[in-house]
Amino acid sequence: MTMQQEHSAESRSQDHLAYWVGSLASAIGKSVGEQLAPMGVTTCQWAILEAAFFGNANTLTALARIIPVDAASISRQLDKLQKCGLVRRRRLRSDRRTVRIELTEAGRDLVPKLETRVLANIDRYLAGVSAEEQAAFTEVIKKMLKNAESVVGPVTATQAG
Amino acid sequence: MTMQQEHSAESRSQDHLAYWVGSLASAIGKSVGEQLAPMGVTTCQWAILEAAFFGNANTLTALARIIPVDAASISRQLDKLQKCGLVRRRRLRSDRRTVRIELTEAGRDLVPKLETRVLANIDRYLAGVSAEEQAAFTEVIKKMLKNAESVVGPVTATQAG
DNA sequence: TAACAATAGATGTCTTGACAATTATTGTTA
DNA sequence: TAACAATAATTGTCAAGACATCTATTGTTA
Repeated sequence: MTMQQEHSAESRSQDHLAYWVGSLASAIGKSVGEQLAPMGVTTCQWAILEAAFFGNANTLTALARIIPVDAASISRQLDKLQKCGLVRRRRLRSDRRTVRIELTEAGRDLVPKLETRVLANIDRYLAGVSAEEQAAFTEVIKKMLKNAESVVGPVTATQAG
Repeated sequence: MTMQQEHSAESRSQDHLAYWVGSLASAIGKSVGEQLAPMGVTTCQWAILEAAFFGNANTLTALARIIPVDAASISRQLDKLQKCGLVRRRRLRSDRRTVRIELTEAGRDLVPKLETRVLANIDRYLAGVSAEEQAAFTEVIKKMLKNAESVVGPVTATQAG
């Protein structure tokens, strides 16, 4: 029994809810990456393709609002996706600052395959978790995100600093 | 209404529970980082100091089992913590392969301050979330982690590959 | 309309982390 | 015990992401 261990009764961050959230996110992230790797796509790239496919975001800044990665990194991932021929960039004539992200034919073909693969894998995590539990779980998360928002602004967007 | 948006009724990964887990983890991670930055400590370094302080892990491989970062990176963070005088490395005489991580006086002084700061900030997220909800939430997470384990092995440890 | 702020995107640079390989030591077994 | 596998830690190398900065364009206002 070392000196350090005498602290073990106190508040420890590893008992904290946040620790488990981090562990789970890390595990899921790793699973997703493993599913995508054989398809030659990274997790960030997948998020981009998904958002473009479903029309949730077809602009760099829009993507950066949805994906918890800063715009600079997303821009570089777009470079790669473009080079792979999965994505196209088109500058708008209405506002020549913004660039519209479009999926190519190949991109539109790929996304459903990726999604099937990834979602099937992630659903392994949900074994034995009822629909009610899942709903309650998601509600808690949304509540927590809302809490954060009210203090520091949108947290999934680009850094506040 | 673009072509992409016609897919919007289908299963989308952004409705998936995993997406919200990722968003929350990212937000929390960012908050933690912001709290630690003024103290000159990164999130990973904080995790190391915590684990050492409470005796949860006082070895590199033990740390890598708890912290979702691979041992190589942790080793380099230990270099920095050592250079800052927060941590000491001592090679065991019983098994000369393993190195025991010990906090210095300065390290032991710092950890409680960090913890207070960080936990107080994270608890902002929990406003309006009852103790029961939190307990249920954590249970679901643990169940999910257990599920992952049974298929691919410990997920928070070093990559399976 | 000229000057200045704001926005969208891209690029420079540095740190972090992942993966592979290396060294040193210990465990196992023929 | 000699050879080989296993383990602990470290280092090399590369890509990903963060932050700051830059360019181009648009919005605002004096």
